[in-house]
Amino acid sequence: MNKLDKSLLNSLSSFRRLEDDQLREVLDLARLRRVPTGKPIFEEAEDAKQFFLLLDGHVRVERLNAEGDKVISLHIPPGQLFGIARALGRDTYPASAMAAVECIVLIWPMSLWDDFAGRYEGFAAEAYKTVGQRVSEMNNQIMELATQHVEQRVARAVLRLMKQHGRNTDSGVQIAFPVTRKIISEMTGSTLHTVSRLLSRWERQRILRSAHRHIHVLDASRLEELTRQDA
Amino acid sequence: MNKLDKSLLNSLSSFRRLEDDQLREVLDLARLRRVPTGKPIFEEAEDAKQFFLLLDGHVRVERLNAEGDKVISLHIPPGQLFGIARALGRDTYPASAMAAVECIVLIWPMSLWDDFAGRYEGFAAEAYKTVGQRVSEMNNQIMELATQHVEQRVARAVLRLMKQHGRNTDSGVQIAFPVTRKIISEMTGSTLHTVSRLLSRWERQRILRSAHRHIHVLDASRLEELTRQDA
DNA sequence: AACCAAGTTTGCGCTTTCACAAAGTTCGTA
DNA sequence: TACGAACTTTGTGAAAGCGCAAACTTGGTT
Repeated sequence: MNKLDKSLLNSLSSFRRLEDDQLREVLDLARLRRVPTGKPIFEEAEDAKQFFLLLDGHVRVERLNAEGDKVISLHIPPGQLFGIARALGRDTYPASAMAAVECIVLIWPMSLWDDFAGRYEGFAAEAYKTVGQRVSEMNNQIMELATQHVEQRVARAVLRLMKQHGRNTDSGVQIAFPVTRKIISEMTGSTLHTVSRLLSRWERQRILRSAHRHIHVLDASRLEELTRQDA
Repeated sequence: MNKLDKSLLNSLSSFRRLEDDQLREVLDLARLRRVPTGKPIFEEAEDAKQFFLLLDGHVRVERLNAEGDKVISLHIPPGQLFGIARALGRDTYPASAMAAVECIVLIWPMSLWDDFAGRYEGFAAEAYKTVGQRVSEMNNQIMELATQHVEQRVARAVLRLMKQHGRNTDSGVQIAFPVTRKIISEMTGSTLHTVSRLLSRWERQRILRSAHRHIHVLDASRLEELTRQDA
């Protein structure tokens, strides 16, 4: 656990209000786990026995409806808590969490949640802020689904991935994990066919490049334009 | 405030774990307000200076997108806390709250939130449970919008209103506040025209009755059927 | 080197649902 | 009780996007 401390100290807003020795206490109680790409970390409706912190990688949060259609509700970037059912007064996970790429996660038994919340000033507050951000995002997604056309929704989804999970390269901003047409369709309530047509067009227009399941955004401002109704 | 105590004691899950004298303390700090039908209680993005408990009536939670389209994300039944931005680590309201019918609300300054959460065992827990329920509903709405057709979404919306805000009458279950086609379209990401066609059909089929902005569900099980994809 | 699985592209017809339009109804209020 | 505002109904045409189908590309594996 020694190697982790340094990198943790800086990046983790969840723990940023903790003293160094408190942080050590917390880390000492955690278990570290590597999750390979595509594997589940937990499943919807499962007993919420643990909560997690994403150290490295990207987590995809998804649900299945009764007909078996998959819906992706959000992606989690490194540094965030997840699986925090307790913060929602729940004892099961409301959705499944999948490793969008290989992930390194810290794991605590859920029984420690109340401990942490009680003992460490600011821990709960930060957790609820995280919840608040997710609620905002869900709210936005509802608005988009309710009022926007597929093209706008896909443009927004790509932009969101870029902003939250992008890394700068010499050929534009690259989304940090593999993304297929199918996945974008599950994020936007569309079909992989329609998404394919849109991405092909945007590639022709040099708005983005996509190959090998990786997307580079070349011209974010034109993508922003496509986001608007009248475009 | 005396008259309230009795009715409150029973119904309010938010305070159900409080002792009688604690409850009195809490009530003594509240202000009571009547809000006429259609009037706002607070607006999206406003400074979250207060939080609320709905004693009587029904509150509609809505947002406007950049193009000015209204989206209704949920309705709140009597007995629930709302405007609890602090529970989401926010200092502005994430949406607007409107009186769907005349409402009676208790109001506390937001500064008391942390007080209550700290002092009254179970208050925070109940609040987070409420948040959790709303998150679940939002999740469901995202799934519906992403995967279901308009007819299914409208059927579900009517059923949800019936279950959460219905009162039994001799002519079926009546939704407890006025609901127009427009409102249903804003709940389902549809248009008032399409909703009108659906409701007319359902009325012909004796699944429901609707007049004077009031809807009675006559045959919930047939509505449930329409909820399914293959119907 | 060959093959398979996974992902992508593209065409075509069809359904759903919207947009626009216009008339009818009901409600509240002056 | 008359008027206007709000709400509803219904028709018609158009388009967005889906479903189905088939071919193609790419990457990984044996």
